[in-house]
Amino acid sequence: MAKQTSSRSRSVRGSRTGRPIMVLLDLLGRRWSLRILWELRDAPLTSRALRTACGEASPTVLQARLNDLREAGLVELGEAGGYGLTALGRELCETFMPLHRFAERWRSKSRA
Amino acid sequence: MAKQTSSRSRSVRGSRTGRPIMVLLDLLGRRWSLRILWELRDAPLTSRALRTACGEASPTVLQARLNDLREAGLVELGEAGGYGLTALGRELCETFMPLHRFAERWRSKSRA
DNA sequence: CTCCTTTGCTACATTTATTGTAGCAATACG
DNA sequence: CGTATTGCTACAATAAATGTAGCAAAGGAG
Repeated sequence: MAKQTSSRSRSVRGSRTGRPIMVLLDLLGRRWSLRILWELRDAPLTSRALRTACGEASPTVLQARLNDLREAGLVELGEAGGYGLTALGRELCETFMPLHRFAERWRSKSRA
Repeated sequence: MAKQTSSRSRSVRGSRTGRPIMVLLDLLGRRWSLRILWELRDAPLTSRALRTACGEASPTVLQARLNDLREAGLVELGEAGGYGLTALGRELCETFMPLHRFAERWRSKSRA
């Protein structure tokens, strides 16, 4: 294991400023980032289970994003196998929970 | 031509389920979506100002994302010009505010 | 010890999305 | 008429995501 898929400086413009909020928005703005955190909110999942939960998304991106999130200290690979949220990741997920309720409200108001 | 802009069914797998939370995660998971909402949080901005705020991001994506967000009823183009959040968009932004504080905590813990 | 299964992960060719630069039509102002 | 701004589009170049296939390692079951 080594050169992996992604690592440092994988940033969209915003994060170049280094402002943590920008870095975070950039990270979360990558495809599947939010979804992965969301699917992991309740319990850890094996890579395969996570993939299923994400609708059979391609393992390439999933793996890449998983690495991004791990590097960010939000997700971790348990020694017994399976990906789960770190304490920090759980905190972030809390932040997002209201999103669920919002989404419902949003649909009813937004769509026609 | 004409088909540009993005409209319906521009979705990653998750949103195919139709579950609002998935649709929302998908929308927010596109590049610049979160950033645009963030930059608009305080006051409306003209397209150019927004572009500047986003670090001179290419107008192509910005425009596309702006259309996505408008269609989602989160952003609107004021008749006097300038993009701003709708009531719904503002609600969503509230949801994200804790992110700012989290980002600070995250940096200090996460980065070595 | 074989024969399966599962797990985390990679290869790679194809398809999409994003970037970067340029520029246009419309509107407003001197 | 000049010229500045606004919202928006064109388009070639590049980066990222998708879809399929498959590998090495670890854990049983027989």
